[in-house]
Amino acid sequence: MGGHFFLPKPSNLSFYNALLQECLESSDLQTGKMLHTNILKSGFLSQIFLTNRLIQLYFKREDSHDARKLFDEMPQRDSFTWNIMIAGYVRSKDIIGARKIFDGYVWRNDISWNTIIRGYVQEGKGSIALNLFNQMIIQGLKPTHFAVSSVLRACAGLSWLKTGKLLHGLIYRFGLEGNVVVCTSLIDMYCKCRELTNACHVFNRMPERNIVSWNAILTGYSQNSLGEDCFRMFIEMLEFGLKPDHITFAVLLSSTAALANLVQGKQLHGFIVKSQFGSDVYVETALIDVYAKCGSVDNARQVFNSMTKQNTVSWSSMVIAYAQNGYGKEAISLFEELLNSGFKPDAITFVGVLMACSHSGLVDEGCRYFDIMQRVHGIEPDKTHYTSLVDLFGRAGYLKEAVELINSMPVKPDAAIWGALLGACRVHRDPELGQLAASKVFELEPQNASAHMLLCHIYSECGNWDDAAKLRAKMKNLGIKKDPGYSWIEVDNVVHRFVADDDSHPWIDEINIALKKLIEQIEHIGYVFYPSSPFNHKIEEGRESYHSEKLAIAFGLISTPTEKTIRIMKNLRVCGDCHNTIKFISQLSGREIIVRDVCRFHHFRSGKCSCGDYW
DNA sequence: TTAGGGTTAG
Repeated sequence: MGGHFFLPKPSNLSFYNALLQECLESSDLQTGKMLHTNILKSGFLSQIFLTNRLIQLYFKREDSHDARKLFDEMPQRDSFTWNIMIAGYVRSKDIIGARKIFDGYVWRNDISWNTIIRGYVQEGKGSIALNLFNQMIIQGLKPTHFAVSSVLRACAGLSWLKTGKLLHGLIYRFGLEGNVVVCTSLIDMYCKCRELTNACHVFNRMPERNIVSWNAILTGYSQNSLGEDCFRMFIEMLEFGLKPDHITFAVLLSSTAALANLVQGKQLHGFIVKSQFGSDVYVETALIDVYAKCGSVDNARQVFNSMTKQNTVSWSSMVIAYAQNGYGKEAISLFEELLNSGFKPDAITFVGVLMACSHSGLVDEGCRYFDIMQRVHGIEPDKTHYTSLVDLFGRAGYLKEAVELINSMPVKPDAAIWGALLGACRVHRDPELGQLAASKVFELEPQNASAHMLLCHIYSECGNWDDAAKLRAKMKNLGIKKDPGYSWIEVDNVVHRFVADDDSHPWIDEINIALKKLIEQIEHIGYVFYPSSPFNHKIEEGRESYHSEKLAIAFGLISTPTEKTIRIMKNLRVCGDCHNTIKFISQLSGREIIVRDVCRFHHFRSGKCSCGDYW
């Protein structure tokens, strides 16, 4: 309707109403305003429902000022007027404005309560929402699925399991136990509180399930690091005859990224391109992340370039994709582009930039970004930013500065912050400070296996076998188990998994022979076996035992064409000796080797690695 | 003849 200035003279209310409805649907404020004038002239403004529609239209165009003006000038209002005002302010993210209307409305009904409660949940003020819910019940209103789903979401956001369970008990009193919306919210609440058993219980007992409920349970598996189960459930969903939607794909991709499964990622990508969800910004952003986590930064960039609609999250994903893969300069230059693009960087974007600076050893730039984050962009640094900053200083060898930062930061340092310092102590061989950092981690997380292992490595790398052995014994006493290290490699669309001392791979003999020969060859160009711990590399009765990443790389070398990049994923950190070995292998073979371990990416080319972690 | 709802990406 936009652009058509000729309007027939409306002669009755329903005609005005129909026209206004059309304006609302197309967000056509211009025509709406003309109608407004006409309505005024014809004296129809006394018809409350027409003014209500106009108020809605103003809110839709984010003009709460004119909406308010109209509201103030109304000689008479009805319940719709008040509730439209509350909802309008909630939509404009003005919860205070919404609350003022709500408080001023004496005849609040069920919808007024639901709207304001929802508003607080959306603003992240779940406890206020729960308080209002309580008041609503005290006033004798029986909550419907609208209010109950909102407060369940509040519990999910706050991880308030106890309150969530209380609400679960209450839904029987309200007769909502069979309601699909309430059950879906319950599933989501349990999943976000890491109570998957309860979530499944609710899911299995639902009288009816739709795509939203399935998506909720898939999300639960995905966000609780149960990627395999997520896909198992997805297959089950298909067998039930449900059609996946864009949310399903976003969730599946997120699982795929966590599993670093490039084969699966590509399969999903192909499927998505052919589906109608190929230009959904959530799906595309998840796809960028899949490729980034699989070390395929070029594919990530292709997806990013092909996007028709972008937002801060998609830009941040690409910045992080570069940063994680060791392309610090590219990450920073994309970030600078973002600043000129009209999108606003947020807290996570800055984590990506700081990560990039840390990777490239750009300490001054990192400090500058940290500064402008607060001063220019008004973002208060949280623990993740301080962790990045400690990592930035620590990796660059400024251990003293890192400690000073920890002692002066306004947030209470957590295990991740001390862990970053501990990692830096390993790289720069500072056993005293390492011991201090580790003790802080142990105070906060006594069962933290990776901190124990890091300290153990620090001891052994300094030749302090005694303390290393003592720490091992302590771990055994405390029942702290290091996960078995395994590595994956994909060859011809099949994922091969290797574990040290595991002979089950059909090519294991060829792999061992190739590896032995390879090590002999790299010894000629300067490689020296340097055990990062006496437990690292065993030679028993003439049979060698190699770390899983070495097995995976040897398999990659003998089973793929010489020009092909070898990509390995590892569930733990790559040890110093393996890191060194891979450097030499990349030099000897001329192969590009990408290893993604649990902490970061290592990109080996011609005897060098991008990570800068090891000596 | 107008108002309120559950699941998604970094």
